[in-house]
Amino acid sequence: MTARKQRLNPRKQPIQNRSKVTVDAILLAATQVFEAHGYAAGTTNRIASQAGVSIGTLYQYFPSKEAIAVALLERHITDTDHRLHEWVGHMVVERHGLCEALHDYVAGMLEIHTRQPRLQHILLEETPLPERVHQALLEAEQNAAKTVAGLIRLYPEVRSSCLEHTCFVIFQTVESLTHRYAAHPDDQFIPRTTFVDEVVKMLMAYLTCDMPSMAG
Amino acid sequence: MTARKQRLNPRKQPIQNRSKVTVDAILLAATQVFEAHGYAAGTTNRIASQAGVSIGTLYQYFPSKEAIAVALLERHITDTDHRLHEWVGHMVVERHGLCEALHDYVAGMLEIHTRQPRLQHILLEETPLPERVHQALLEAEQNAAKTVAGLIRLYPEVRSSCLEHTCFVIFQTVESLTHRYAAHPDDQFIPRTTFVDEVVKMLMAYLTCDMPSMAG
DNA sequence: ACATAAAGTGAGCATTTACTCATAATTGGT
DNA sequence: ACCAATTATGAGTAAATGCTCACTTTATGT
Repeated sequence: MTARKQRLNPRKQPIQNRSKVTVDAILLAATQVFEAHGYAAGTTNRIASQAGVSIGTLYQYFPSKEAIAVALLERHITDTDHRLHEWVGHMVVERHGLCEALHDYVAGMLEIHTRQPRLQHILLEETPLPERVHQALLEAEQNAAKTVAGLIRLYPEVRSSCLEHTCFVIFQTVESLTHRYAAHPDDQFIPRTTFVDEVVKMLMAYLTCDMPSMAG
Repeated sequence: MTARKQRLNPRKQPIQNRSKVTVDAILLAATQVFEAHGYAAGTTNRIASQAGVSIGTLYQYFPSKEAIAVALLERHITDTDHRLHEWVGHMVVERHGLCEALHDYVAGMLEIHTRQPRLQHILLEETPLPERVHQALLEAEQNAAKTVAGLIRLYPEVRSSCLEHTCFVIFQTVESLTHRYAAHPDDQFIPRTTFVDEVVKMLMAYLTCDMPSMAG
């Protein structure tokens, strides 16, 4: 609750191996505590306790509660980016058809969002983040959209009057649908594989069917 | 912060007109304060102050901070439901084509989500809500999906091997895409009308193009 | 005019939280 | 064995928050 984020840098950098282990334990504990209690109720004291270190130790390596959340989020951004590039590399090497490529894409994104759905939700939606983190997220997202566009461009069967618009919609669709599906495990009255198949069907139709332009 | 939600019912029901005005003022102030500060930092004292009533008055009509959020959310659910039925009625009377119908649907949903995007985001994502509210939301959502399915069924050009699955995907797509578009005003590097048109195009393609079944 | 119910007040309490700091323990190099 | 740097400790602090309650003011019916 308090808003005294005076310190911006940690007091110590982990130098010895001992302290690196401590930092990892804190981050692991933070994921567990945030997942169990949410951001607001996930207190730093609880995180320290769960990590098996004292509250003082926690504040040696993280200048604020917010810094912990930012660290977790940065890790997630890196993971996602890595995964996406892995997927593109795979597609280019294997020369899969558009349909399989989309299937891999959707399934992969769904898996990423399913890994720690609650944590991601908490970090992305519940946590009040500084502006620079929001911008980093936006940037990462735009890069991802471009990466997707770069791959889709390779398929000649794609018919689109404006590939940029189309790819924006594709990316947003996959992102928001998989996020939503993973975040609300209760809503899922259609099974996962069916869901992926249907989404792929929709994307295929959108990409390959020539629709007449809209009427006013 | 405190977790002493002992009282479940308000101490008073608004009887005279005077108190009804007060309750409205509190709810209005709550939307403003939540939009400006988020849920956690949107303190009850601030809400009361913004409403021009004392903190004591607030607690006469709302037993807890949570109750205020629930009241706002219930209002939103009602609004959305009303809007959806209005749309269906309009479509049935006017006998619009599928394309126009979808266009109206997407545009309408986008407008609903644009009305108070930040407030909705706060209520739905930041606010820790009791289980019964989550269930009410789920129920409302499923009803909405059924309503949409009921309308789509009327159009003979719709080709679908399983209308239930298709409508689930349609509904989730429109819901999550419009929500996302409205919630992140920065991401919008394609204009609103283009966005609506593209989404409609995608839905049309999905609904009317016959796609071969997926390969393993 | 009067009585009773309804509506409104706001200082303050109990609790919680993020964070500090003086001190102690551990480590590694010599 | 010794010392300085690194790492760890946890009781304590100041600030903030949700909420209560004893009390005052206003409206209504007769």
